[in-house]
Amino acid sequence: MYFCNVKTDRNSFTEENYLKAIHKLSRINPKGVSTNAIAGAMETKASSVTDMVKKLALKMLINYKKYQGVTLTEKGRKAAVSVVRKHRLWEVFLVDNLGFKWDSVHEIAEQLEHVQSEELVIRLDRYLGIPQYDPHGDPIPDSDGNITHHKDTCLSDLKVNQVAVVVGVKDSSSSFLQHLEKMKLVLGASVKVDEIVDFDKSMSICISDGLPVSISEAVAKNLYIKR
Amino acid sequence: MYFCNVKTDRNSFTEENYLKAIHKLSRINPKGVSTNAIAGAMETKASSVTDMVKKLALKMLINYKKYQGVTLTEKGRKAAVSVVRKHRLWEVFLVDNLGFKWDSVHEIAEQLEHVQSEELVIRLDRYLGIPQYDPHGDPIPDSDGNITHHKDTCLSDLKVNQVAVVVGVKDSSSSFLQHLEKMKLVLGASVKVDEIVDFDKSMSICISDGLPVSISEAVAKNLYIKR
DNA sequence: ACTATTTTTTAGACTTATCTAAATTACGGG
DNA sequence: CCCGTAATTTAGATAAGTCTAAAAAATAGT
Repeated sequence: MYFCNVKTDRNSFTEENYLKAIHKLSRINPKGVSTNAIAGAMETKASSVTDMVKKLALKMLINYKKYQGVTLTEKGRKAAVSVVRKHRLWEVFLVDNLGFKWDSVHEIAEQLEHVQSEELVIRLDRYLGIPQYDPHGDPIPDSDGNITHHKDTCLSDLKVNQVAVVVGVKDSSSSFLQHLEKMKLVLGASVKVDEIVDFDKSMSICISDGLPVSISEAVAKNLYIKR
Repeated sequence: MYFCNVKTDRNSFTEENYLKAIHKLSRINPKGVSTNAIAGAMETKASSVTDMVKKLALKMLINYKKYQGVTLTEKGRKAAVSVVRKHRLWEVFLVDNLGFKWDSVHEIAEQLEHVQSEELVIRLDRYLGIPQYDPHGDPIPDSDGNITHHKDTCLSDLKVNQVAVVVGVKDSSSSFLQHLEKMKLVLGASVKVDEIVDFDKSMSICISDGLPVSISEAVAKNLYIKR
């Protein structure tokens, strides 16, 4: 049980990571995120989640009643989005300015996102040119905490002969991004669906006037596009 | 008592801060840093230091025998210098690229210095143009951990009518830096000693062709110069 | 409506880093 | 050389975050 310092307005790294995880899971499950779901996302045990969830509730960051899952309060949402904003801004810096590849910035941004300084975020944002999207096509929340979600269509939604541009990835794991990289399936690439195999829903597509390549349904479902 | 994970090669934030403090104090006291000195620098209690010092000794980062003060091992020195290098590189970034004032970057750099990524340091260093000094004139250790200390003369060492250029500050606290700022006593400023008051060793100096100003001995002792 | 299973919570323990208070050890002055 | 003070270390406690194992609550199947 925690007898934590509710007075403190600062959240620890761990608290911030929990808030981020809950925020992400809330999009899938807006009525309440389950303990197990959080444990899965945080790679920890359900009992640890229960403890942390009590602490966050004490700090008025989430709404929590036993056995009923959690939702973010407005205060919690703000805190979570602020971390996401910092994460994505740093990713832009790492790729655009330091020349990192898009598949190797996540871990570093996981650390940088916890640096505490309002001023730093403001100046970094301006320095980067107030970017709207991170290197994976995810929208960067503005300074008021608003996010413009617009990624509803996936490559897997396309039909034969349709054309679109890749604007984002759902899964940002290195392995997936490296796989995309090999096929030149990067953000901004235009794709045309040549064929959809009925059996496994795999697709044969042409990428930016290249030769046709075959991609699995799993890959197609993790690519956001704009038609 | 600690039964810590000696296998881990990573050091915690706290460990890194202790190493940094010991490294700094070692310059004043090369034969061994006392427990109390570390406690003072870390703003903690001697008993806490004893505990941590045992832990660092287990990890082979320092040499420690009861009641005899500590010295860094080569491994510990490398770790400490690596943190200092990161701290100073980030300070350059904050001032040169993000436009922070030199008196407001220390706290942010204190956080950024703990971000773990070899690649990040290499790329940041290159991005900044492999700078040799941070915004306070402190030398930035190179990637092999070598530091070129050259700040032996202070403004207080000058005699009447002698001329020099300000190249660094010993104390980097905001209050001191802001005080310097007000007098335009910044890095690169040239100074000429007009008068030294015998009574309190305060100095009347001209800064870069400006009007003469009076500075206390304390200020003069905290300014490094090149003649 | 009543088990069986799954989910969630509790209880108790461990680790890191800290503290206070008490016990040791070191050291300087007569 | 001894004694008092200062420095250091030990012992025991606290707090955050985690775990395992067991208990309690919710859900599902028939």
